[in-house]
Amino acid sequence: MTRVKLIDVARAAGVHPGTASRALNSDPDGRVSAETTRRVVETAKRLGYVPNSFARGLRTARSFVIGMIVPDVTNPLFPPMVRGAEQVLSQAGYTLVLTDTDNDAASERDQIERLRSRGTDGFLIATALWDDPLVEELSEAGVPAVLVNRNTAVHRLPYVGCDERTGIVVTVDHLVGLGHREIVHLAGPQDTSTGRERASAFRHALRVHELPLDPDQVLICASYTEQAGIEATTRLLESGRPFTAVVAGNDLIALGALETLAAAGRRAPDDVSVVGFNDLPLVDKLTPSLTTVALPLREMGALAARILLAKIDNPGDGGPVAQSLLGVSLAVRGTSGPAPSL
Amino acid sequence: MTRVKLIDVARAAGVHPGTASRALNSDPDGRVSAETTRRVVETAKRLGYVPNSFARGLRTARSFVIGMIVPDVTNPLFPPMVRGAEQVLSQAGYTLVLTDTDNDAASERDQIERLRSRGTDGFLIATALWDDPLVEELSEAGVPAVLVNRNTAVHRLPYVGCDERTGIVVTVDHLVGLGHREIVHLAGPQDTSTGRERASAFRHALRVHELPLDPDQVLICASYTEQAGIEATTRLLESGRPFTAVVAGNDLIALGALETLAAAGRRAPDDVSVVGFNDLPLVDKLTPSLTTVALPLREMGALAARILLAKIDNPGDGGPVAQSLLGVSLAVRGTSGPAPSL
DNA sequence: GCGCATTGCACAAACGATTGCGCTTACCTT
DNA sequence: AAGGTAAGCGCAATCGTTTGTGCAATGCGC
Repeated sequence: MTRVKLIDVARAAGVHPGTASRALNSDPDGRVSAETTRRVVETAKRLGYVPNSFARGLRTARSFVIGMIVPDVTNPLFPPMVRGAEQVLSQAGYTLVLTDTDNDAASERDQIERLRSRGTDGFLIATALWDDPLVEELSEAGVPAVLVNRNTAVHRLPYVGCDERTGIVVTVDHLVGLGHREIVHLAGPQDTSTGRERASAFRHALRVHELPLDPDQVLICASYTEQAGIEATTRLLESGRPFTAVVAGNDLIALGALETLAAAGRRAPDDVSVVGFNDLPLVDKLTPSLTTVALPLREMGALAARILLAKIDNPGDGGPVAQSLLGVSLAVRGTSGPAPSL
Repeated sequence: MTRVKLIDVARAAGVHPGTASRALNSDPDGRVSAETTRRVVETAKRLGYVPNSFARGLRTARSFVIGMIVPDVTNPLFPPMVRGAEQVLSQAGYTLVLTDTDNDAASERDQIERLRSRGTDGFLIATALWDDPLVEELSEAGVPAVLVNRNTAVHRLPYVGCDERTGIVVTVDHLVGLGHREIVHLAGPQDTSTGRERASAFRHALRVHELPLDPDQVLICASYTEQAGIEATTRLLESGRPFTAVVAGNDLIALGALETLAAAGRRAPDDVSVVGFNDLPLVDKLTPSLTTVALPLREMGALAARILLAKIDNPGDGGPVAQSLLGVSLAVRGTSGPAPSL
C-alpha cells in the first residue's frame, strides 16, 4: 500500500497536479476556482492524502521545523519553556525539535550544524553565553533565532527573559524589611547573562538601601548547581564575614547553601535567611519551604516562539531587536524570616 | 551566497555528481577508487559542503528523525529518558523530535500524524495506554516503534520498562520487615500498564507474605498526580480501614498522601509509613525524605532507542518482540519506619 | 596476443511537490 | 458581433540527491 500522493489526488479529482497543489495550498493569487478547490480538497481528504514534506521542502526550502537548544532537559527550569514554545509552534503548523547540549559548546555546535543541514527554519536558544561566538555566527548567517532565558552581551538577537533585576530588588527589599543588614549574594556563573544581571541588581539594591557593599559580599558560583552552592557557601563561612541573609543565584545554589549552613549549625529561617530563584517544583514542599523568585517560564517560551515566527514571516525586517522581559514574583515562604541579632 | 551543493563538489573534484555521492556515502559496493574518494571528501570539506536533507530524504525516503511522544515534558519522570534516548540516537546520526501530548489522545494523534508526514523513521512512545488504539494503528501500519515506560495489553510492540513488580515486592518486603501488617496501596490509573502492574504486584506480595487482602486495601487514583493522591487518601481515611503503611503508585501520589495524612494528624514515619515510586528529584530533600523506588530512567531511554534503531535497520524481521525490564532499587529513606502498635 | 572479467566512473532517471509561464475559454465591452 | 481581458487551468522545469545501468579502460589468464 503505497502512500497516496498529489498526482493521485489530481487524477481522482480530474485536474492537473499543479492545480491540485494550488487548491490545497489556497494559492493567494486566486488562481483556482472555488468549485475546483472544494473538489480537490474533498478528494484529498477522501484519499487520505498527506503531502510529502521532503518534496515540498526541497522545492520551497522551508521545513516548518524549529530547533530549540537547551543546556539540559533534566533541569526543571526548561521543560515549562519548551511546553510554552511547543504549544505556540504546533498551532502554527511547526514542529519543535528539542536538543540538549549537555552544557557542552562542541556538542552545541554539532547540534546546530545538524539542524541547519536539515533546513531548520529557526532557532530558540536557551544556552547563550554572555560572550557567545556560536550565537554571533548564527546572527551573522541571518538564521532566524531568538534567545530565551539567557542573553548575550551584544543585543543582536531578540531576547525573551524575565525581569530578574526586579526579582532581586524585591528579594533584597523583603530581606531588608525583615531587618537584615548583612546580606550576601551567591552569584551564578558570570559567563551567563542571568548570573551577571542578578549580581549587578544585587549590588544596585544594596546601594538603594544605603547598605555598605564589600566585594566579598558577592561570591561567584562556578555553575548553577547544588554542588557549586555548597562550595561557595563553604568559602563564605571560611571567610568569616558576618551575614544574616543569603540571596542565591538560583534554587539549586540555595539548596546547597541551606545544606552547608545547616551542617555548620545555622538553620533557616531562625539563624539565617536564604532566598532562591526560579521556584523549581517541590521547593515549596521542603522543610522549611524555600522562599524564591517565581518565573513565568511557560510564557517566556511562548513569547519567544511568537517572536521567532514573526521574524520568519518577515525576514528582511531590519527593525530593532526586541528585548522582552516578563514580570516575576517573589514567593515568600519558610526560609526567610526576621534577622537575628548578630 | 548560495549553499554549496553536491554538483559543486563534483565539479571542483573533477568527477560526476553520482560518483561524488558514492564517495561521500562510502558506497558499500566499492564502486569508487580510494584515490577518488579521498579527493572528493577533501574537496567537500574544503568547500564546506553540507548535504541537503530534503533532496536526500526525497530520494531515500529516510529522514533520520525519530519522534518521541511523552505525556508531559514537565513531569520530571521523562526528561532523563529523553536524554538517554537522545544520546544514543544522535550518536547514530539521528535527530530526536520530542512532542508533548498534554495527556490528550486527540493531540497525540495529531502529533503522530504530523510526524509521519515528515517521514519520521520511527517512534519512541511513552504515552501508551493499556488499551491503546493509536498504538495498534502504528503497529498495524508497520511503523517502527518502541514503547517506553508504559506497555499495552497486547504485547505487539517492543517494550522497555523497569521491573516494577520487583520494585513493589521489595517495597512490601521492606514494610513487612519493619513490622507492618496492615498495608494499603494507592494505585495509579488502571488504564496504564504501570498502574495495573504495580497493583497486581502489590496483591501478589501480600499473598506471598500470607497477609490478608481486602479489596478496599487497593484504592485507585484517577491520575498520577498529587491531587489524585489527596483524593484517594481522603477516601481511605473516610473508609475507616486501619493501616500502618501506604504503598503509593508513584511519588506524586505519595506526596499527596503524606500531606493528607499529616493534616489528619498522622505523621510519617512514626504514625504511618509511606513509600513512593520513581524517585523524583528533590524527594530526597523533603522532611522526612521520601522512601521510594528508583528507576534507571536514562538507561530505559537509551535501551529503547537502541532497540528502535535495530528495528529500523532490520525492518522485515518477524522475530519475537522484546519486552525488556530494567532493574530497580529501593531507596530507603525517612518516610518508612517501624510499624506503630495499632 | 586475444578475450573476458573486473574495476571505475559517467549518464540519466527517478523521488514528489511547487510555480512561472502560457494556453484556453468564458465573459464583458463597445 | 468582434475584439479584448482576465480567470482558470495545464505544461514542464526545477529543487539536490541517490542509484540502476552502461561504457570504457585495465588487468588477468590462457
